[in-house]
Order: sequence, then C-alpha cells, then structure tokens
Amino acid sequence: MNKELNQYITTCVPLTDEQLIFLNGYFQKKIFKKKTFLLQQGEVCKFEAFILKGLVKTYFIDHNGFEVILTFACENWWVSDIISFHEQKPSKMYIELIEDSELLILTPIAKAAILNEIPSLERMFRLMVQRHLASYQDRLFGNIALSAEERYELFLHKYPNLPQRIPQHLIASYLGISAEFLSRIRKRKSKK
Amino acid sequence: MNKELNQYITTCVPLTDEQLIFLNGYFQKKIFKKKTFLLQQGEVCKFEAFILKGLVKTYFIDHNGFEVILTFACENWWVSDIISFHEQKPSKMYIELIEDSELLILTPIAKAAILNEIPSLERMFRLMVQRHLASYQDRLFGNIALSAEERYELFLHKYPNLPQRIPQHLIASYLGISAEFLSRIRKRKSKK
DNA sequence: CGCGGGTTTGATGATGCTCAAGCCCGGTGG
DNA sequence: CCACCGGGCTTGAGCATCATCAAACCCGCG
Repeated sequence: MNKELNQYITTCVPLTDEQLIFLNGYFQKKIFKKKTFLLQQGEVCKFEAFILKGLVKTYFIDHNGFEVILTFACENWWVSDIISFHEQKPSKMYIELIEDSELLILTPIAKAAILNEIPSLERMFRLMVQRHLASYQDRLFGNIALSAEERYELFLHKYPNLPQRIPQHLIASYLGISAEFLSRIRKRKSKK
Repeated sequence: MNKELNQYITTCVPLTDEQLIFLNGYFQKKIFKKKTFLLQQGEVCKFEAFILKGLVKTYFIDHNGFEVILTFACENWWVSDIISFHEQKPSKMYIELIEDSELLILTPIAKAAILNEIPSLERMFRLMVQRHLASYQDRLFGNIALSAEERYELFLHKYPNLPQRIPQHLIASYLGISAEFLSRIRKRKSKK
C-alpha cells in the first residue's frame, strides 16, 4: 500500500479500503537513476507512471537536434506518453529522468485489469488526461499571447518549487526561448 | 438516425443497430447562424457538439483584447470546452460560429444516460479527448520549434480544405502571427 | 588540478510586430 | 445603377524581441 498514491486516487474517486488494496497490487514500485530514458522516440509507451519521488522531463527533438520540453513532472504527477500508451503506437517523445526517481509503474495489462474490477476509476484517468489537456491549452495560449518575460513570471508563479530543481537551459526550452535570453531576463529582473 | 454520426462512432467502437438507435435519440439537431456564440467566457459549457455542417472557432482573449485561436472545427469534429464541460466550471473560452452550421448537441445529462446504457462508448469519448490532446501537443511543439512560414505550410498540408473557408487574419491568429506578417509570407510564397 | 557542463556577456542580425496608409470588393442605401 | 461604406487584405517604414555565435566565466567533480 502506498500512501501518496492512495491519497491522490481518493481525491479523484471515493474508494473502499479493499479496492485500494486490490489496486495497489497492480503497481510496481521501481527506482531509476537520473538520465535514464523511460521512453525514446520510436518506442511504444508501455506504462503510466505515478511519481513518488523525483523529477522527469518529456520532450520532442526539433529538426536542429535540440530538445523542446513538453512537460516537467514531479511528485504526485503522472508521466506517460498518453497517446502512444493508449493506441500502442510508436511515440514521437522522449521521457527522461532529471533526478534519481521512484516511480509506481502501471502497465497496459494492469490498467485494464484494474478498470475491469473498478470501473469508477475511469474518472481518475479521465481527470489525468484532462489536466494534461488543460496544461497544453494554457501553454499554447501563453506562447502566443505572452512575451518571454511574462511566460517566465507565470512559470515561477505556477510552479514555485520547481525552478530550483531544473537547470536554466531546460526552463528556457520549456518557455520556448534560448538559454542565453533567459539569462538576460533574469538579469533584468534582479536589477529591480 | 444520423448517418455521419453513426459512421464516426462505429469507427471508434463497434455497436449494434439497436444501440445506435438508442443513442441517436439523445442528440438534438440544431441550426445556428454564423457569428453565434455557443459559449462565452465565464459561462459553464453545457454541451458537446458533433458538427454535421459548418465551421467553428474556439479562442481566448489576450490582455490587449485580441482573439487567440485555439482550434478550428468543421464537419465530423467535436466542439466543446472539454474541461468546463466535465468539471462544470466557468470557461475561459469563446466558441463562435464562422459559418452557418448544423450541430448535434449532447448535454451532460444525455451523455451520462448514454454512457450508463452503453459503457463501451467511453472509448469514443476518450479518443475524442486524446485527439484534442495530440493536436495541442503538436501545435505547442510547432510554435516553439518552427518558423511562422513552416507553421503555415504545415497548416496548409494538414488541413488542405480549410484555408479557403477561413479569413486570413484568423489563420494568422491560429499560427500565432500578425495578419500583416501572414500576408507577407503568402507574397513570398507566390513569388516562387 | 584540470575538465566539462551550465551560465553569463557582448556583438550582430533575423524574425516578426506596430502603426499608418492604401487597396480591393461585396453589401447597402439613395 | 451608382455612390458610399466597411471589413479584410496588402504594403511600407521603423522598431522590439529574441536568436545566434563566440568567448569568458563559474563551479562541482573525478
């Protein structure tokens, strides 16, 4: 039984203790070193993972070979290539650890088994997908409507504890700007 | 019974004729004039709509009062504010018709009734959300990794029949550029 | 101690915006 | 039927934002 997972689940769906026990049995706790790839471009994503400890980035590679960060995920978030996972098609995505991490892994078979037994869990997974959707929607809007500096401020405000854990150049990539320009933004800020 | 809807559904989930008949009864066919708002900022979204005919835009308003187009949707697509609809929370979005349109409207109550009777339809709705997710993901990547001209080419390539139906300045907004700049891109293109 | 990855700084240049004006064209009223 | 209007598209000039490249710097780590 895992406390964090249970807490997360029960904020989405009310479940009995028996159901929680049943369900916990289908997750595999695994530990990974940083810089490990959980998924590489071309592979089919075979997991949804709940993060107990650590920090993960997901990204695409652009046509100059540079990373474009799609998401960061840390404690109490899910990480996966949702689309590749559900359609069992090759992914365009890389998922790589930024920190040593501890994950609860859910395979497609395990997920099917759980949902078969506890159909109301559909709700939790739907919420998970919706949260990702909302996040992409906000970021797309931000990237179009906001300046780089405003995007940075927003990022600091939304994720106050993350910036210390993430190298600058990755934050820059997430914001859609060059590492050099982020450095200048920070300099301007510190002068006030 | 509606042919287009049935066709769409059965490519997602195999259903019996009885199920299709049952299900069709829960959709309301409605006709709207262009420039009608299906949803405005602050309202709770009370529908998911399948488009039989016509063209719709969804957008946010930025802090200068300009539209930022999130999506276009036309025949055989769904339109809704997925998040507002499911959480029954006020939306940040506008949904407005670009053309006179014919829609099949599904209310939260009707959706619940259908899913209660035909649980396997969950799959179709999950696919709908996933397609939106994939689309936002691709656009976010494109907006970061690609130049305005590349984004425009990609748009023409992905939706070859849409550009004729959509005013330039809306396409510009969708691409995240000014109407003037799109005009220049088109001029450059035509010179080749 | 030296190495290497990350960050900073400067100089230069491209991309795309803003503002203002003109143009084209379909719709509307006289 | 024409004149006028208004919205969308184009064009030009000037400018802001942000990228690129190169060099220096910083600092933890082997």
